[in-house]
Amino acid sequence: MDWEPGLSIWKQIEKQLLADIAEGVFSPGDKMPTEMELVRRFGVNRHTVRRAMSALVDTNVVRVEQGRGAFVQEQILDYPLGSKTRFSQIVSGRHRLPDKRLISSEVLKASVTVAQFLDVKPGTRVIELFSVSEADGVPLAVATSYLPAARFDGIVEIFTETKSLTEALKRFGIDDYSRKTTRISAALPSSRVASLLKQVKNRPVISTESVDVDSAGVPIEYGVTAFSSDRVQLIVE
Amino acid sequence: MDWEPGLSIWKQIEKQLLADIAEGVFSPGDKMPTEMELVRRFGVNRHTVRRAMSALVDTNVVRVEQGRGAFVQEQILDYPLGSKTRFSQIVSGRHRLPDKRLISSEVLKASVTVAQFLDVKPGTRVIELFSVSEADGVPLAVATSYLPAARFDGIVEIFTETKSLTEALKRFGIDDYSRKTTRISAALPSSRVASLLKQVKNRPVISTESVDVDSAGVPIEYGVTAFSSDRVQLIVE
DNA sequence: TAGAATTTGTTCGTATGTATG
DNA sequence: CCATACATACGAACAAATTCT
Repeated sequence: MDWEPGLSIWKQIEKQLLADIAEGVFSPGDKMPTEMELVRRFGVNRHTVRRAMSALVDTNVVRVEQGRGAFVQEQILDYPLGSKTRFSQIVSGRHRLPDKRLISSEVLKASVTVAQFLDVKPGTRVIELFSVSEADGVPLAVATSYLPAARFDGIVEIFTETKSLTEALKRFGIDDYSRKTTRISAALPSSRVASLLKQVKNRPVISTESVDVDSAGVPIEYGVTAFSSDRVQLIVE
Repeated sequence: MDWEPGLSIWKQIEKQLLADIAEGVFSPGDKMPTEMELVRRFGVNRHTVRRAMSALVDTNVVRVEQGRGAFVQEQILDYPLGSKTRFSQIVSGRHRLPDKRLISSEVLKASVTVAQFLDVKPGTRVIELFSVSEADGVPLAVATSYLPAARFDGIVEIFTETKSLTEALKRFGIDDYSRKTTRISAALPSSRVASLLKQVKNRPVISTESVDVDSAGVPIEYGVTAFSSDRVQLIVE
């Protein structure tokens, strides 16, 4: 590589890497070359490469993980927390293709916690849905949802078919439902969740606990969701 | 320890540990005895102890960290995210003593990000406040706030004295301000933040970015806050 | 900063008591 | 009485994360 005079070398390297990313040489989520590889490619000192990378980190273009490498930052999805926000609407509103895959489902007896949120007696039969939400094939969140089994018998099949909880609920006469409360925390994912999110175990997730109610205010769904903190940001207006 | 017939051993151990915590033998934040110590104390197999601990984890009484031990869960503060929520009100409303300590302050030129949120030109002089918020002496959050220096000259002294941003702003004629937007993410804390929060580096924090505006809608403060995810939960209604 | 020691997490296997049909 | 299923309890070994030296 030959250097233009007048512009510092690290800025030229930054520009070149930015161009590589823009052209798709490195795609969002991809691992960037190691510092040593870049040293060889550009024929400069490691410090110079690091100066360029640091600029890319500051502008949020790449993210560096100690001991693992640098990665092209995925486009962070702003997820507004309103009473009527729907996953598929948010994602498709950003011109990305939403998908919600059911991983497993089960009918079981409500634990004390679940019963409390759904406002039913502990031991009542509930449907547990475990699903992954994706945008353009990239997993954004994994969710565990609980619905009263008596009211929503057969919802699993409809959910699998339509890939949308909103759609499935419509078949049960629920045209309108809304978010009652959301509790937000942060945690490290379990191995299972990390693997479904295709992320490392020690990158944190944003964890939410929420209750949806129908138009009469009756709880219809209680869910715990883990959002990849590298790919989603929650917004409260 | 002698076992009552009719109740499984692990449930009796759970009950005993719960009593210990209730009596203050182990206080919130304290480290519980190791599994091996409990094995010796109760004279049972490690699995049996683990079964009891797992029940306490499920009911959110203790929290277990691999390689470190089990800890009595601190009382988690619910922090509602409304447009007018104030830290001191929330904390004292829970009958805990709020305190906000200024760690450092500086006047510097606004970066592109800060300028954008405060709706000023990059390079405009802004005041940077770095503070720790505590309840009953336990740190809950560390915040970095930016305010336009021209409008709030001398606010540092008032803030130091009153320990409240709301109070300090009143002296500048701002009786009413409100939260415009809050962006929520999760991250691992820097060493500095972890140490100020008195928590380990690899427990995640809830990270928020927010803008406060005066009654005319003019931005007066932009802030980045890191909440200890073990001690605070954000609530959206 | 490299390795040992400590502590929790997971997965085998074995045995026993209890409820069900 | 027997077969089966399930929860409980113990034992051993190894994996993974953290802390100590």
